[in-house]
Amino acid sequence: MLDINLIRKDPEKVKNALLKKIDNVDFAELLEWDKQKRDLTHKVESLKARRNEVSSLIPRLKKEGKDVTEQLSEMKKVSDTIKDLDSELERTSDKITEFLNGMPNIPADDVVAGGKENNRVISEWGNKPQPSFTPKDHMTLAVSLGLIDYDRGVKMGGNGFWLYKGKGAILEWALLNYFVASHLEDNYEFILPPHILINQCGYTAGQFPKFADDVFRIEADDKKESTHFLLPTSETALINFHRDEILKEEELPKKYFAYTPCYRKEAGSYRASERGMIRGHQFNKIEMFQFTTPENSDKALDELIFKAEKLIKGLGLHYRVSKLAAQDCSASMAKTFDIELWIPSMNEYKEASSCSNAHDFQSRRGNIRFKRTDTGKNELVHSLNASGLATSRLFPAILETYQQSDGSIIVPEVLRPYTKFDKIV
RNA sequence: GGAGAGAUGGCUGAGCGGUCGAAAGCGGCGGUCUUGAAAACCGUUGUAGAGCAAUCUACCGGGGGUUCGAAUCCCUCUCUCUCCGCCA
Repeated sequence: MLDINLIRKDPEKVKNALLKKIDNVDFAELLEWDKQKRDLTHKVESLKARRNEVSSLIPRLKKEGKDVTEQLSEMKKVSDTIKDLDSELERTSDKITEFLNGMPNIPADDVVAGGKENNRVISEWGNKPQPSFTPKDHMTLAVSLGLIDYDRGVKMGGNGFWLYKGKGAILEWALLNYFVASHLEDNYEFILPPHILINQCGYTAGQFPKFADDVFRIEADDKKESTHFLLPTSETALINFHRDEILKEEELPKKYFAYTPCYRKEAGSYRASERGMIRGHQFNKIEMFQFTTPENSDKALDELIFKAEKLIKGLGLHYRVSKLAAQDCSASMAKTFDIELWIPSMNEYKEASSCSNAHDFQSRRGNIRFKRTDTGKNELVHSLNASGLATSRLFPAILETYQQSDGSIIVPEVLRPYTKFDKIV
């Protein structure tokens, strides 16, 4: 959520920053409500002060045996007025909240305006594989080697699902183990969160209310509104780890990582080119997460990108890093870098990790603060997340990159301690 | 799933419908004492909003109600704990 104080102080500045991300912004109405809210607050609070004053006077007068009917009838009126003003105040506050809930995060100063076309590749690593034979695509390889079973996956989960089997499952699990070992090495704390979350979690993360349709809702009993949903990424869980908490400055940064499958509707996003395992309703991902002080969040983002790159380098896969333009960052994020893997058969780079700094956007929604040691004041933390990593893009990249002329796959060295085999035939 | 108990400040735990933002203890912070520390003693100690400020307002799980006035009474929801049943 945006900071209303920022808008109050310099609406033009906030507006110009937001215009990098959305087509138009008009704060006129909001500022009007905001003013109205403060007027009402002032009015209702002085009435309450009056009520408190007389309410403590009444028992004293009674004790002295004096008549209090006059006070009682005045207070009756005052109380009625308070009730009216309070509900008006609530309506105004709701309008403000609703408005702010609809606003995306303010892009960081160094994030450029516009959509995908303005994304900028800032680095590349490795080379595209140049096989001396005609390479196969990952679907063909996965099926012929018995690693992925698409037909049976669909039999169980319906369209958009697959299953891993045999050495495919082992390879998938090896990837996850490789990531876990790396994060533990770097002293990130391992979290295995619930996969079914309450709606508040989606709100804190910034997915609700605007993007509530992108996730699988858990149907409620009788006709009540659904209260739970399947997490679309463990970020949604992790941001809520410290919800409504006040951390100590010296315990920041807090560094976590979690493994969960990610469940997404991906409604209407089916594309023939993304068959295979590029896009499904469920995929495995390990997510890194940090809570930091505002002054340290940029540094933390660098660290997360470095860690994600380290994992891919270890696998020897060709990738590039892009800095996203404002519109390509998700609503909650101020700045995002994507790490994209080269998928030979698609002749394209596909996102394997998205590394973002949300600034205080999520922590304001989740009321996640820390106490400054020197001033004793509470401030909102900054939150950051980065995939480390999603396997659904890695698996295809590995198959296609490490395929041999005889159709076998060489297992990247870093995974062999976990697979216990070095070749898939 | 059945039965019961409960939800109060960082923690433990009192609380009569009328100065209760809330006793007490612990913890934290500051001080006295001490070569230093401990102990002891004294003081202090929540969050948020409005206002230039003095100050005011709200918050005792959430929401609603009764009342001039609610932590305290009523309704409702959520959560936690105990016991029984079931179960990986």
